[in-house]
Amino acid sequence: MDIGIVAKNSGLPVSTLRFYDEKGLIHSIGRNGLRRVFDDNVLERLALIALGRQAGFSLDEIASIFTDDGPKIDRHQLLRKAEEIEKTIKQLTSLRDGLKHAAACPAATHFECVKFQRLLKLAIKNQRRARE
Amino acid sequence: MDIGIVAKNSGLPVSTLRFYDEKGLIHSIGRNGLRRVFDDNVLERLALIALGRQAGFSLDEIASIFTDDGPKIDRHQLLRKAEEIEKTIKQLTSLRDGLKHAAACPAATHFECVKFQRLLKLAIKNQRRARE
DNA sequence: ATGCAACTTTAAGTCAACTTGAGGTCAAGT
DNA sequence: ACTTGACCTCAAGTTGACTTAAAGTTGCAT
Repeated sequence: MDIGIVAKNSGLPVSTLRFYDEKGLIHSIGRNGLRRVFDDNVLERLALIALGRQAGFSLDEIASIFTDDGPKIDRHQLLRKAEEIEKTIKQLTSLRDGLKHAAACPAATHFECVKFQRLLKLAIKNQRRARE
Repeated sequence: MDIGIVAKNSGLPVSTLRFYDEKGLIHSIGRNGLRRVFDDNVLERLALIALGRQAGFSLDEIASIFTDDGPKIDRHQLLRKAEEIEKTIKQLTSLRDGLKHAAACPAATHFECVKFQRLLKLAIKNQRRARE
């Protein structure tokens, strides 16, 4: 596959694909003249990268999941990530609930609303935790 | 309040507070010599900013929430953010499940594992949907 | 055989949200 | 009165994830 085809099939710009290649997140299986040639499985890999990105992982973190060939099986690391994600989920869930409430709350200003006050306190707590 | 006190009480570095001040997100009520003097209510404001940040608002978006008389919060905008967060939660949930499974999966490489394949397919679907 | 769309490289630019550095001021505690 | 630690400004630097520009090469459809 030419890089343009990969771009079309993955929805990513070619510049991003080259960037990922340079970073070692994906690999071409060779060249046709100058041109990179990719195997079909690069799409699977890109899907995994996309998944990780959307979950908030940095490219470096994602890169560390890939070893020689195929995703690494550091099961302990995977579990730690899973727990991290679990925490994030909980945090986002209360945030979502808070926002939903705020959107529906009848109080004239949100500062008069007890739930909103709680939401603010939660935000401060999260901020403090993030900075440590 | 001196800026250092605000920093201590909010958990933010003074550099960030000056930056927010410059951006117009917070305001000092005056100066003591050179020094900015802040009112207590700046802490409430910072909490609101923290909340906004965590909900995925940019600083510019947050700035537009603060008007001449009190913060005016667009309930519709809140709902949209809540829905965005909802989507992220769903993604994180499948990622978490995928990781948990991967940690326990006996398959030699994850690409041989049916569950992992399902996870990838889901990722690709989400990716595709996000693009359109 | 040739035109050109699609590829190539390298370097620099962009954006948000801060952080850091240099050089200077000053309120307040001893 | 003096010291000093906390403040000040302004400019430049940082990070992550890309994007864009410039200048060159080439596979392939006609």
